[in-house]
Parts: sequence; structure tokens; C-alpha cells
Amino acid sequence: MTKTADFQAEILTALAHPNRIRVLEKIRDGVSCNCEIAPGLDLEQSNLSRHLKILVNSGILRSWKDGLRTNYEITDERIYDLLDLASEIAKSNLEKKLNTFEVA
Amino acid sequence: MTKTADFQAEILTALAHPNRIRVLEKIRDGVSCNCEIAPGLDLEQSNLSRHLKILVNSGILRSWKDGLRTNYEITDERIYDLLDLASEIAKSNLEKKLNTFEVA
DNA sequence: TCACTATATGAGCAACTACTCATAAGGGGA
DNA sequence: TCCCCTTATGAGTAGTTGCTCATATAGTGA
Repeated sequence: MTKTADFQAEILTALAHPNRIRVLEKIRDGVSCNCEIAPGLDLEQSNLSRHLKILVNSGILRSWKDGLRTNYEITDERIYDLLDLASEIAKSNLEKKLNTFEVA
Repeated sequence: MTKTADFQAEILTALAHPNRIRVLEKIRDGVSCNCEIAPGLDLEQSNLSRHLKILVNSGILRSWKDGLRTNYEITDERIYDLLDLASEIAKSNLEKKLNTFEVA
């Protein structure tokens, strides 16, 4: 009874949303408080708050309060490696589709 | 307007299910037909068929017919690297949780 | 041809997700 | 103290997902 797949799926599920990926890219650039993450994402404040909560609950982010602000930090830099890999794979996928289109 | 995040999320969404991860682990050691993937997974035939379809539609698997059988093959070996990374990250996450438990 | 086998798909469903609007919680400064 | 600011949460909802049962499709061999 492999439970590994369940744990892997938990991480991947938390990552599998475009807005959460964008949030992580923002945090990657050193930004850390909620209010700095928001600009450019076009998300309702409550919606962003929930996405962040999902990332914290899954163990991908760590958060702490600093006065009014809540700050966020990645817990494991390998998350970025994973996202980069996903990006490369997605790119190859698209290139393959393009090729079959041109050949057809 | 970053669309990259959408493509990344597409791949990750396809991977983010324990049963699909188990399917991919089965396929990992080579080409496989539906009937070889099924044993041990405890999935309804129709359910397995739908999971496979999701993996094909997302470009993760390639499929072809051979008589009655349908065979499946990974399109990009880096998918396995991604799954391995997810597994390592998940493991560290659990270890961290365990530590905070012991310290508390 | 007919029966058998392997896979795919239609329909229905409970559960879940992402979202929005409205409100609550709680710190900071005048 | 009172008001303002930032973040979190309750409630409601449309859309999606994963699953099951039943049926359809299509290749194979007698």
C-alpha cells in the first residue's frame, strides 16, 4: 500500500494552480508580505489570502506576523526546481505539438 | 500577462492525483498496456481509462492501439524527475513536522 | 457470422474548488 | 479612546473532479 503517491499528490495539488504558481514566483524574487505579493496578480484580497493559506497548509510556505503584515517564505528551495522542471516540460510539450502541426 | 504559469499548472494538475502517480510509476519501467497497469491499483476499469486519458490529453503519455490493447508510453522522462522531486520534498516536509512535534 | 475480450464513453452523483461579497479580528497611530 | 489599515474568515455559488454502473465500440478467433 504505497502512501508515497498520496504525499506527492498533496504537494502537487497545492502547486497546481496558476495563481499559486504566480504567488510563488513573486516570493522567489524576495517579496514576502501579502501586500507586496498582491500587485499585478489581479486577485481579490480574500482570494489571495486563501491561496496563501493553501500553500502554508501544504508546508510549501512558512508565515509569520510582523505587526499588521503577514510575511511568507519558502520552506524548501527545491519547490522552485520543481516549478522550473514543470515549465521546461510544458515548453517541450508545446514544441512537440507545434511540430506535429507543421508536419500534418 | 504570464501564461507560463497556466502551462505549468496544466502539467501539475494532470500529475496531482495519487492514482495517476501510481499509474506513472507502473509505466516507468517501459511500455505498458492498460491491462498490465490495472493489477494492484484497485481501480474500476472505466476509472483507470479516464485517468489514462487525462495523462494523454495533458501530453504526459502517448498512446497507440495494438489490436485490442492500448499501450502507453511516457513522452518526457523528466516527468519522473519531477515526481522524484515531489517525493523528496514531501519527505522533508514530514520530517520537519515530526521535529516540531518532538520539540513541542 | 457470432461470441468474447479490452477499452472508451454516457449519465448521474457527491464532494470539492475557486471565486465573490460582506464582515470580523486585531495591530498601529493620532 | 477612536479610526484606519491589513489580513482572515463566513456564507453562498457556479463549475469541476473522481467515481460508479451500464452500455457502446471495436478487434480477434472459432
